[in-house]
Amino acid sequence: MLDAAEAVVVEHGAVRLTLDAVAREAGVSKGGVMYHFPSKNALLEALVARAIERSHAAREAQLGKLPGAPGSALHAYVRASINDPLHNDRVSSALLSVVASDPKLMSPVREFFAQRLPAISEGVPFDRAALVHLATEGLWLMELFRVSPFNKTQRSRIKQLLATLAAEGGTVP
Amino acid sequence: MLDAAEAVVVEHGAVRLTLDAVAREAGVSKGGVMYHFPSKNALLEALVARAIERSHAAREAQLGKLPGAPGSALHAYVRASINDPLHNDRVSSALLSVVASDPKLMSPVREFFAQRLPAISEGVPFDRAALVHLATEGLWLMELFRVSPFNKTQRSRIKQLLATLAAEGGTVP
DNA sequence: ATTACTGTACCGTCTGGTCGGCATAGAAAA
DNA sequence: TTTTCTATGCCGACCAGACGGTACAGTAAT
Repeated sequence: MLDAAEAVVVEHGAVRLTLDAVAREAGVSKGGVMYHFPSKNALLEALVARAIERSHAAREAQLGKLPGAPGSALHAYVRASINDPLHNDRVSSALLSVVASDPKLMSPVREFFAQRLPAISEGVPFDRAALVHLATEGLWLMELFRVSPFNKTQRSRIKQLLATLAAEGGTVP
Repeated sequence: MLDAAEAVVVEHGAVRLTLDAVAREAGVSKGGVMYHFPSKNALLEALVARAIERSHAAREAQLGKLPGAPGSALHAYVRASINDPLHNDRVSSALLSVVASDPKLMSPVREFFAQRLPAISEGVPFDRAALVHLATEGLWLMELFRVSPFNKTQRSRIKQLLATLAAEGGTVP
């Protein structure tokens, strides 16, 4: 059911995320959807929760591949965010614009961000963590909204730069 | 008329930007609104155009206050973005989530970003321009969506850091 | 027969958009 | 000066469609 909802979101955008559309995509009737989710907001909450969980999992996965040096949490975060646009990214991006207009739906997202900051800042000077975090998030958000002015070459150079900064800091020319 | 639309957007969010609401806010009837804007999209286009123009103007204003050293364009951009949330910011933020779902409405925004990058990169190494740009945009977008995990103290420190990096580069610890 | 679920039909509301008409101000005509 | 015409700006009633949500009958498995 959630898969169907995500498919709708990815294909037609979150504005078109209607109960009928989800039902059609899932091969059931609207009554069927309403049986599982008492309201549309409940469906959105579930989608948000899943997107958050997946982001978390992606970061953990990257963390597992890195040695436990200080700053590896930040590095893992960057690598998880930077990878080629995943399915989850497209879901998140489309969801964000709808969820943003409802504070109640946003609060888990806010909490996610609030908890992530200390996690990725571990063992790293504040300036570096903040800068890398913001730049990574900026890149992510700009690609989400498809307003990134960078071409492919520039993007990969930026990713390299972010990875280096995350891992060991450095000088900005 | 546009002022009324912006007022609605700022007060109730862009999802509530309905022709009736604009009419009510402007003290006219819906017919009156439709007289000036043939469709809702036309209204949105005008709002987007105005928001873009204001962002542009804010950057130019900052640029005028700075000496013409290389990198001053980047510095001016950072200062314009970093200032306390203006009216335009609130309009932009609310608009973004609605406009994002319509590629046709997004294209002027994309163009704006595409033209801004070379403008602010002038006379500055790519790495610095990209990093500062992304971090600034990340900060702006995260505050827009109210997901910024930074407190007031951290925010002002970040702003200081961004301004310094924009003006003269530096070392990230 | 009970449970767990599905499908159909329907309702109320909201929204963008249409349409014909009204008022007023000024130009043109008398 | 008075009358007629016209363009502008706006009003109010209405429509069609979409949407979230409800009610209820039906069904298949246990």
